[in-house]
Parts: sequence; C-alpha cells; structure tokens
Amino acid sequence: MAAETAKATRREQLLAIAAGLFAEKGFKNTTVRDIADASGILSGSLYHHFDSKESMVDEILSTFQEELFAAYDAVLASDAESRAKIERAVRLSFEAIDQHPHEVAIFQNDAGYLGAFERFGYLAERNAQSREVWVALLTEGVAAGALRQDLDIELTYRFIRDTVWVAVKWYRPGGRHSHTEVADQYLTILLDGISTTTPQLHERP
Amino acid sequence: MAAETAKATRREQLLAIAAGLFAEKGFKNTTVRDIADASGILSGSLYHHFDSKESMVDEILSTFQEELFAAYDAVLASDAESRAKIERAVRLSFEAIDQHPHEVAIFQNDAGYLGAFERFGYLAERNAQSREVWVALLTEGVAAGALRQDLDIELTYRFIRDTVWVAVKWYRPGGRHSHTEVADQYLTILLDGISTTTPQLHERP
DNA sequence: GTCTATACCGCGATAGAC
DNA sequence: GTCTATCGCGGTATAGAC
Repeated sequence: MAAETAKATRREQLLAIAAGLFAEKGFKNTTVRDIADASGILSGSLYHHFDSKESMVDEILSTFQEELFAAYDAVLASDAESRAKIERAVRLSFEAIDQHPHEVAIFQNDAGYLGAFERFGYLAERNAQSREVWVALLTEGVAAGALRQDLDIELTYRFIRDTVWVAVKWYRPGGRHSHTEVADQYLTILLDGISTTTPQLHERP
Repeated sequence: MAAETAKATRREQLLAIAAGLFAEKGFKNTTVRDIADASGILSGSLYHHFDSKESMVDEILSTFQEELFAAYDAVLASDAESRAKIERAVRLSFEAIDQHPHEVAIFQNDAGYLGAFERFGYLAERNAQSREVWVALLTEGVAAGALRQDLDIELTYRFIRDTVWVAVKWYRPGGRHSHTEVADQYLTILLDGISTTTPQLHERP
C-alpha cells in the first residue's frame, strides 16, 4: 500500500494543481499547457496520468461531492432538533468552502457548462439531492414551529443554497474571519435578520 | 434621427443576441460563429458592425452599468429614511435582474475573467462604487438605529451583494414569482430572518 | 514518468467580391 | 450589409524515444 500511496499522491498533486487553476480561471479558460506548466512538466506528460482535461475535472468534482453529501446525509439522519439540524447543515457548508474552496468554486462556476455533457449528469442529480435535503429540513422546521409559517419553502431553499455557496467568491481560508465566524454571522442574519425591529410582532413603542 | 434609430436598432439586435449567448454559455465559451449563426449571418459579417468579440461584451456591460449606477446614485442621494433606502436599493437590484438578466449574468460569471484586461478596468471601479453605496447605506442604518448595532458592516455588505445578484441564476422573468415578490421575500428574510424566535433576546425558558 | 515532435481542429479576425 | 475564402494561432490530444 506504500507504493499505491505514492502513486495516488502524484495523481493527487496534479489534480490539486489543476483544481487551483480551474477555480481561478475557469475550466474552459485553463489550458492543459497551463496545468503542465504549473506542475513543472510538459503538456504531453499529463496524458500519462489522465485521459483528458475533462477526466481531471470529473475526478475533482465527483470525489468532493461524494464526501460532501455523505456529511449532509448524516445531518439529515440525526435526531437533533429541527433548528439545530439547519444550523449544522449551514456550518457544514461553510466548512466545505474552507476545506475545499477550489472544488466549490469549480462547481459554482462551471457546473452549468459541464452539466450539458452526459458524462456530468451526476451534477444535476446532486443538485436535486441537495434540494431534497434542504426542503426536508425547512419543512420539518416549519412543522416544528421553529420557522415562520409563512415561508415560501422553495424560495427559501434557493436563497440559502445560493447565499451559502456564493461565499466562496470572497472567503479565503486563513483570512480575517474563520469559517465558523462567517457561519455565525450568516446564521444570525438568516435566522433573526439584520433589523432591530422584532419579527412577527412588528414595531415597539 | 429615423435613420440613426434604424442603424442603432440593428446594432442592438446583434448585441441582444450576443448577450443571450454570453449569459447562457459564458463569454469564452461563446464563439463568434455562434453569434453569427443565431443572427442568421456569417461570422465575417459581424465584423462590419463590431471590432471584436471583446468590443461586443464591452458595449453590453458598460451600457448596462451606466444605467444601473445612475439608479443607485438616485437612491443614495434621496432623503428617504434609512430603512426605506435599503429596501429601495434591494428592490432596484431585483428589478435589474428582471429587466436585464443577460447583462447581470454576464457580469456575475465573466467579470472575473474580463477584469484582468486593462480595457475592462471599469468593472473593478464599478465594484468599488457599489461597495461604497452599500457601506454608506448600512452605516447610516446602524447610526439611525434601524439596524442592529453588532453588525459587521463589511460582511453584511458582501452577503447582501452576493445574495441579491446570485438570484440571476434561477430567476426567470415572467416565471412563477414576479421580481417584486422575490424582493419582498428577500427583504423579509434579510430584515427579520426566517426564525420564529425574537432576535436580540436569545432563547426562552 | 517525462520529453520531443507533431497531427488536427476550431478559434478570432481580415480582405475583397457582390 | 453580407458572403466567400482564407490566414495564423493556440487548443486538445497522440506516438514513440528516452
């Protein structure tokens, strides 16, 4: 297994370099030569490790998604309170942005383009799966009385999904705010809003 | 001026077609031949109207941004109450998504790539300008007591900016929700949160 | 596992006829 | 204002030497 690890390590090195470039410049805008240059080898040599540029991004995304959705499933299956589950799902997402910023960025920026190919059909499936997770959490939250009764679940789901993942555009691991701090601020806004007036019972004397 | 209108109209037709393709597939991923095909002419003919593909996206973005920022300036300069100004700025943004979805999508998806060229330096300037508008509105809101004192202005600005514009990914003009309905839901969440518990005074017995 | 060399294609753009 | 024809570049990918 030592030999296998070494082999896998080289592969993963190259994938990590590719992921950084894909995230920074976009899949289509990153050339095979860019990846080779950044790896210190020539473009032809990359094809000893991978079939194609598409194969590289495929492996990057599918590996990440597998890990991420296993984590979501664990939250959904847990027996915590409704509100706690929602908080954990949100924190999980910011943690993913912290630990896999390139993968998240690639998914955010290029899933639309890649999803058009049959090979990347699983991206749409994962999207549907994510929707199910959140709709379940929100529906449960409303039923349990933890969330407002008048919420449009579908709209709220889209807001949460987009507003969480879009943070990858500016969040930098090791920057001024930790991912837990960002999650705290986000949850405060999401759950209680930015206004000083109380919700439901509008206004005070 | 009738002749001029006809001339401008042809130009604008082509730009509108290009904008749709840029928004759908991305700037880099849209070929000059795609645009020509969709316009019913050959690729060479496009160069009678425009210098280059870059010129096209330049004209699309700069025209839109000029209009948008004039609207923001009007809100900022108005003498409405702090909270009302914030609401108007948000509604303005959803209105822009409704009326210029292609332009917003192009900006969201390709500003990063395009901004690297000197020619598109104004994109970064506009970004800074937008930040100034929002930081001013939020600072004013906190000072006036309309917003929580403990808000991280910078973080809140980024949340609002991203969470508003990202709606272009799923909002469809003429779809199930009008842009005003979406803005209503968004403002409700932003200002008051989705939770049923009251803010500030955390917890109950 | 990497390099040399190269095939092949689609891209943005141009020149001149109509 | 559009078409025909074409150039030159840079992209992905391949074959075989080292």
